[in-house]
Parts: sequence; structure tokens; C-alpha cells
Amino acid sequence: MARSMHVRRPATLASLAAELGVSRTTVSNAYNRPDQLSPELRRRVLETARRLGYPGPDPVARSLRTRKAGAVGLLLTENLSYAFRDPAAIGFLEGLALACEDAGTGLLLVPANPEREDVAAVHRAGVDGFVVYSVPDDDPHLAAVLERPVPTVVCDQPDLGNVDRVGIDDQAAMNSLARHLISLGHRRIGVVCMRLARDRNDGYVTPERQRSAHFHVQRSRLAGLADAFTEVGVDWAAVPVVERFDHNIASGAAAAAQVLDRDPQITALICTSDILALGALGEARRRGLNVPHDLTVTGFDGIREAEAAGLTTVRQPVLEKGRAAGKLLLDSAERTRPRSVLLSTELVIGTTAASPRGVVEERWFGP
Amino acid sequence: MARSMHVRRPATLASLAAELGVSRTTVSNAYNRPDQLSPELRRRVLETARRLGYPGPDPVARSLRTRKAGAVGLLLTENLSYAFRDPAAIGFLEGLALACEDAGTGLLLVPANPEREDVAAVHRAGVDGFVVYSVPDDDPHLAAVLERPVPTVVCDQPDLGNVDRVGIDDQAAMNSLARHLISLGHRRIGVVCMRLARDRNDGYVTPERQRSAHFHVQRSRLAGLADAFTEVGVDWAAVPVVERFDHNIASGAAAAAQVLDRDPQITALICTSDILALGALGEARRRGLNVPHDLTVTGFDGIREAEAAGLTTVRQPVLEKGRAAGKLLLDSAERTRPRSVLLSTELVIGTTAASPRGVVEERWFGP
DNA sequence: AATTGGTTCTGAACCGTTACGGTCACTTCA
DNA sequence: TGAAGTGACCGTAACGGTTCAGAACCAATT
Repeated sequence: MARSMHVRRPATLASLAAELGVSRTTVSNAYNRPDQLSPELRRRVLETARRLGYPGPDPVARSLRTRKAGAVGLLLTENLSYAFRDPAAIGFLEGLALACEDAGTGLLLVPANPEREDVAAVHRAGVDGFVVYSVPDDDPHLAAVLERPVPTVVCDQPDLGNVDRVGIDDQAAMNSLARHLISLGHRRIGVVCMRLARDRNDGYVTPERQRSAHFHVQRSRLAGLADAFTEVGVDWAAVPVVERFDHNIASGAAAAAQVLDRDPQITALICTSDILALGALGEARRRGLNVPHDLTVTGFDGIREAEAAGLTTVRQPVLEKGRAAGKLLLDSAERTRPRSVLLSTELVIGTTAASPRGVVEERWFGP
Repeated sequence: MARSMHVRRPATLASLAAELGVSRTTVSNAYNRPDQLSPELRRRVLETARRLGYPGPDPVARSLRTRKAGAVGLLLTENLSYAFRDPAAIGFLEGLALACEDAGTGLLLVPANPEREDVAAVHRAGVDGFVVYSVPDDDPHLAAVLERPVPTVVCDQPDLGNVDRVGIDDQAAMNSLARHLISLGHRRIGVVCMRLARDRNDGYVTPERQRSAHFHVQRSRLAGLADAFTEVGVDWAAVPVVERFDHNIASGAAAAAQVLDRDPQITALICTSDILALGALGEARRRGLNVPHDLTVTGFDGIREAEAAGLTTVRQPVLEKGRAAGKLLLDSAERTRPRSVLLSTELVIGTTAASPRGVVEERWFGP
């Protein structure tokens, strides 16, 4: 009943002022600056507001005048809903939400459907700034964000030179994981990676596609691997690298199967994410391969599920990334040059990596 | 460089129009209704816009004029970041995001800190509607939402009579779980529940507090239990019910310990959420109790982790709940009476519930 | 009596759009 | 040839606030 009255409601700050016989300014002050009017008048204003069903100053109008929206926008590469399925993305979101919460700011999830190139949602977003999380560097949504006259922080993106940035050194992190495997004796490896560009390419990846990958994170991780293995004489161009568009355990399993079918002699399967690695583990089990002795499997991210599985991986502080991004954005106080936050990672030695059988034998029976 | 020009940008639709010598309307049409002007003029407008660094119509001003924000607000009972830690909440979010995505609408996470009673964030939110998820029914944020003149959908809330609603029949669902345990022979039970009100009360719950609980979901589940057990002659007032404010596995373990310490003779520990139940399972293991033979443990929600643990529980369609809430809100097309969506639940028979030892013995050696 | 200072309240400008209802020149058609 | 369309563009009036420089008033000080 009370609510149905609200449905079409003419009450506005002006009408309230008229009703009370005071100026709009006074009504505004009643809400925003209680010290600017007598307590008695303020009481009257608020009471009349209640009587007329006036819900207080309209947020949009206020935003227009004050030029603050009280919210930051988040642009994700994937469907909005995907973010809630990927543990790493969830961690990032949690951190970002934490930062927003601290600042009393809202967090607007912008519906940027990667399929249609509909950038309108970016234009429609009434926000004070944007956080962009892991989108391909040629994403039109990203371009649209950069054209908006608001501060922006990118995460897991290449250095754009003129925008705040937070991330990790993916290349170095993956490089150190590679060195670990190399030290264990692995030379014949296969790689399973997430998608490298906006187009779907479920299968083998050419070196050219690796170099020109539009996802900075994936490109860097592959580069880290290539560097390490090239250094010990492995012909990177001959290393099988398979890509999967969809990021889930089934994809990881399918990709692992594809590699193992064509190159059964590999001793290690390096995956660029834990999710893919969990799929690879499943596939190995299905084939009766003993991990790590028949096959080493590694991941990247350090999600909880990976820990439970004992995965050898690289842990990155996903929550911290989100929080850092939020903080950076929210205290964009007259900074001049763009800032860059690089968080550290940690190599997690699990139980899914070991020396390949051949190497062990070498040690025992070698020269 | 190009970006630094944007920092203080005077370019507006009006200034663009002036520069071009056309009316503001025409510039507006260039963006919003290409058919209303000649392609040639439109091209000129857009080009001049680029030259002047005009980023297109200001979203906030547009929202004010059109009276749509292009976003829906989500109000959660907990800290924003908490939502990303609770699997059930994540599922709800995913469903809601799905619905928003379909409609091309943004999703604004409103920072409603449950500690301070700062309702301002609700007032500041520029949204076309609200979804309210599982907040105490006396939450001031909820009251603030209901005063806003926008459509609202509540989820896991009591029927407010004048607002759209989606949920499940918590009472019936828990009742059926209780009957299952009763049929197994359980009569001496303990209960672990989530928090019942806004104040922290880690410990035993009086029947009075149960009845007056401000979290509809918890109140209903307890009522479902009370009904079932009362019916078979159990004195509900004597059943130990312990409450925990924090919702995590450690809390569940601590609560279980509290019950088991005081009432070691109970044969079943009924938890009102899977998370708590997982904690209880851990505590039982720690005490060397064999689940289910020494102790039956049950949960509620049907999260993935529960399935992995073989928990006997009630599965509810959390994703569907989110999606239904979103849909309800987004097609608020001139409905008259409030709508209500009740989703169905499913009793999941796991491996954590069995007949108590006594009952088995009765069967074998009884009269 | 004039000045000062402090409250309390007001007027008008401004925020950047879009909706609405035109005008005007130029076909088209009977 | 006159009436009725049609396409391209424009003027005005909101949309609902906030802000800032005063005005009006009163009490206290010089």
C-alpha cells in the first residue's frame, strides 16, 4: 500500500520546498548539511518529506551535479557470469570488493559481452573510474574505457604507458617454474594454454600466434617458458602447445589428451592455469599414467583446488591484485605519472612434478 | 598523451554543437538516432567529436534525462567481499549476473556495511531497481531500499506482501530432511545454525530467540525442524541449538564442539548450512567419531564441496534463484500485484546420515 | 550609532543530456 | 496545381539536484 504510492511519485526536492514554503537550497541542506539550518526547520523538512513520500535526493541528479557517481566499473573479458566460476577471478573480485567497501564505493559489473562488440554498456556506465581485468589488448571494450574521461586501472594487461597498472611478472614466474622442471631433467614437454586471442582456436598454436597473442598474461607465460627451454637447447618451435578457448576442467582434459595423443613421449605437461592443470591431471589418471613419475603436470595461479590436489604451480596473490587495483583507482589523488604495482609470486612445489624416469635411471646407471 | 588531454575536458554535447554550428539535438541524434540526420552530417559530427576529444554523451546526464540507469543494485547482508567467499552466495551472484547480462544491464554491488548503519550507499546508488539477498528483516539497508521508488525483488526474505520475491520453502525442505532423520531413528539431536539476528550470539539459542530470529531463512529452517521433531514427541525446548555469527568452516567446527561437549549423547547434528556441516564433519573426525555410525551430520544448500564430502543435505538451486530474481526485476513490466517465485529443493542422501547404533541394535536384539 | 560576526535562509546559475513538438524545404501524387 | 507527405534539423523545456555569493536578521562589541 505504502509502496504502491511510490510507483509514480511526483515528489521532488522542489515540490517539497514549495510545500514547505522554503527554498530548494534549504531542503537540500536538510539532507546534506544539517548544520546549515535550524534543527527545528530540519525536522519539519524531514517530516514533510516522509509525509509526501519523498525518498531523498535523487542519486542520479546528484551525481550529475557533483560529478561523482560513487561507484567504480569493472570490465571483464568474459561473460559477467563467468567471473563467478573461475576461482582466480573470484579472488580478484573479492579483493576489489574489499577495497571498494573500505572506500564506501559501489562496484558496477559492466556487462561486456565478448561476443557482440557492443560497447554501449561501457558508455552507459555511470562510474568514477574503471578497473579492467585481463581482457585481450585489442578488445574494443577496453578501447572504449580508455576513451572515457575517468581514471582507469588495468590488471593483467600489458603496460599501456599512460594508465595505472597492477599485475605480476608472469614471464619471470613461469620462467622460474620452467627452470624448476628443467632442473628435474625435463626436456620433452607439452604445453596447454588458455585462449590467446579473441577468436576460438582449439588446438595447436603456431609460434607466430604465440608471439602475437592478445592476452598479455598468456603471451608472457609462454614467453617465459620459451626462454627457459630455449636456453637449455630445446627447440621451442617443436614444442607442442595447444590452446583452449573455454577455461574449465573439461577443456584442460581435452587439451591434455590432444597433446598426449600426438606426443606420448613427453615427460611434462605445463599448463598455464590451475584449472587446465586439474583437467590434465584427470586425463592422466584416465590414461593410467602415474603422476608425477610417468608425467609431470604443473599449473599456474595457486587456487585452493590446486592445493588440495597437490599441484606444483605458481601461486599468485589474486586477492591482493584486486585490492591493489581498487586502492590504486580510489586514491587517484592528482597523481601525475601512471603508477604500476607488481606483486610477487611464489613457486609452489607440490607432488605433481618429479624427475622423469629416464633421468632417474641415468643417475643410477649413468657413466 | 591523448589521455592526459582528457583529464580536464570541457567538451560537451553543447560545445560540440556550437563548434559545428548545429543544434544540440542534432549532435544527440548523431549518437542515439542515426536515422534522424543525414549520413554526411553524422560523419562530420563524429569526426569533430574525435578531434575535440568528446567521449560521447555523459552517462549520468543521460540517465537523469531518460530516467534509466542501466543497472540494478544488489544489496547483501554481509560485507561485499564476504559474498565471494560463500559458495551459495557466489552461485546466486552468478545467476543474477546471467540475467543482467541477458538484459544488457549492469550489476551494482552496493557497499552496505552491516556494522555501521550507514544507509547512504543505498541512497547514492543510481539504479533502476534492487535485488535484496538474505538480509535480516529489520536491516536498515532493506528499509532504505524499500523507500526508494524503484522496483525491488527480495530473495530469501519473508513475504513482505508488496514486493516481488523469490526463494524456496525453507521450512518444508528442512522438515523433510528432519523426517528422513526421524525415519532413521534419530531422536536425540543437536542443531548448529547460522546467525539469527544482527547481534552476535555465539552459543546456545533460546526458543524465544529462535522464534524472533530476523533471518527468515534460518528461522524457517529451525521451524521446520521443530515441527518435525515435536510431532514425534521430542521436546524441542530441550534440543540444543547453537548459533554462530561467522559463517565458515571453523565456526561450524567450534559450534559442533560446543554441542558435543555438553550433549555427547546426541546421535545427529543438524546444520543449517553445508559450510557449517563441513566444519562439524571435521570436528567429528577430530574426536574420532565415526560418521555416520557414531554421529549423523547433515547440511543445507547442496554446494559442490558438500557433494564431494558425501554430505546428506538439501540441495537448493542457488543459481536459479539469482537468475529468477534478475528476471523478475528486469521485466517489471507494469505488473500489478507482487509476484512470488518459489523454487523447489531436493533431499540429497549422502553418506553422512545413518541409523544411530542404538536403533540398529534394537532391530537385531529388540522384542 | 555604527561595526562586527554569526546564523539562517534564498536566488540564480549550473551539471549535460534527451523528449517533445515543432519548422522548413522539397518531393509526390491526384 | 494544390494538398499531402517526407526528410532533415532545431528551440524549448524539462530531468532533479548542488553550490556559492549574498540577504536578512539579531546580538554583541566598539
